[in-house]
Amino acid sequence: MASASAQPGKPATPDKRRMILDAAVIAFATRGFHACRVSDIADEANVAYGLVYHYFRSKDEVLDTLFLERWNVLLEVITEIDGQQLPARDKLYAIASFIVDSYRYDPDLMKVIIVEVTRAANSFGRTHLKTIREAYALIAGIVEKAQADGSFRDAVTPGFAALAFYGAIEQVLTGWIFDMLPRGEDEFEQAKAYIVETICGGLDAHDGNPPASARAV
Amino acid sequence: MASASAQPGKPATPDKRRMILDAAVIAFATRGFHACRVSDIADEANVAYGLVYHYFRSKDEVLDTLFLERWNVLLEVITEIDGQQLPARDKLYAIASFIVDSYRYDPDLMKVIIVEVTRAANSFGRTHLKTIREAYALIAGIVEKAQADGSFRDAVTPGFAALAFYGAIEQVLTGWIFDMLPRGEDEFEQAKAYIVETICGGLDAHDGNPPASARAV
DNA sequence: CCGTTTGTTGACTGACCAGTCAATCCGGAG
DNA sequence: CTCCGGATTGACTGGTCAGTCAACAAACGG
Repeated sequence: MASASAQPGKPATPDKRRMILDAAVIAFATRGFHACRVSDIADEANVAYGLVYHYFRSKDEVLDTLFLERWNVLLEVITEIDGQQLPARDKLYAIASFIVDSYRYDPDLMKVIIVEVTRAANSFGRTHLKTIREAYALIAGIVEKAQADGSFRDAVTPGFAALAFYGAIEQVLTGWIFDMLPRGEDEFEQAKAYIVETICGGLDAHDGNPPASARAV
Repeated sequence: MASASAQPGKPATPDKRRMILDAAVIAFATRGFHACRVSDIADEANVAYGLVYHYFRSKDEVLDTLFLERWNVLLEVITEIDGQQLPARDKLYAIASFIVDSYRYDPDLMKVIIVEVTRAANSFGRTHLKTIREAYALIAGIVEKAQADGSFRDAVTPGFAALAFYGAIEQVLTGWIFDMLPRGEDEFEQAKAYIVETICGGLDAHDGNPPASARAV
């Protein structure tokens, strides 16, 4: 995560570009993208104002870079999970697990990505729509295969299931981001299980015979 | 929805305050709260710049007003639904229905509320956290009662179920807001059913005996 | 008919900040 | 030692906009 700076005798400072990105995560997470000034990033990185513009064309490009760096990792991970020979439910668990762990590992970065990009319908969200959709498509693919082999019902479309699954995850992260939910090792692990349990298992009591409340609308 | 203006002979213009609020919905939805200037609101409302400040202390207060107006209706509706004698699944359907219909009726307003308030962890979201949480608490209450009477399993906590349920709804609305999902009468109705079906029924195939994939993590 | 209150107008101000740029620093090649 | 190019600095500029305010209009009661 952090580079080894703060060593009194050493100027250190190997990769200023990286330092700026790391500083931007903190600055964006703390004040929000709009309220955060470029000078906040520079200050946080202990770097001159102008240097930010040496490495990035604009403040926007800094956020774009942060988002793409992380989201591409997510896409790779989902693809890899999908490639494994696993029940769909376990695949979904692995995905939820990765995202929750991403938050555990670097909450500020995930906060920035979710709040400033993924959910920002008027700015960066639109810019990165295509990239964001790829994740949905991969998840939908998992559901589709599971429906084909009979391990998932086909009561809802794969695309819709992906939406609900990802929505549940994002809402949990949002709960942590807003301090609505307690954070901690146990909570993180429990959240992973609960997400999958809710989406796959459902809330209804299954008492053997078809649920009484299962009626089409 | 709109007041009857544009009548050539009549100055009309009964309630300027309302006109400003309606104009703000359009302006915020189109450009986003940050990018939207107060003059955009005034122009959209066909009103002088200064009048906005006659009725509202600040640009923020305009958004606050829009949010509270609508969210309080939501809270009332959920409370009323909860008071009825209905299966929990039907209560959840009614709530999903109300929210989806709110979007159908005034997509711009719902877009503004979701994008600029509900999901804005660094600005209005924090301000209105308490109000937002009330909705979760009401939904959690419905789940809790259903678990007590046995119609819902208690595999997950009520609070978590509420989070997942609301998360799924918000994600569907977000899909419409981002133009990721097709909109139309059929799609709206189907979304209501799918949301409840996913959260209550779950994705797993229930073949009579306890689901093979039901294992604690 | 006048005074008061409330509604309405839009030019103006003060603050803020993204992005520019000319100057300086520094490491290495010749 | 000198020169070159990339790294680094931070003062400055230009434009934007939220919010103010002084003036004008309309409604209304006395």
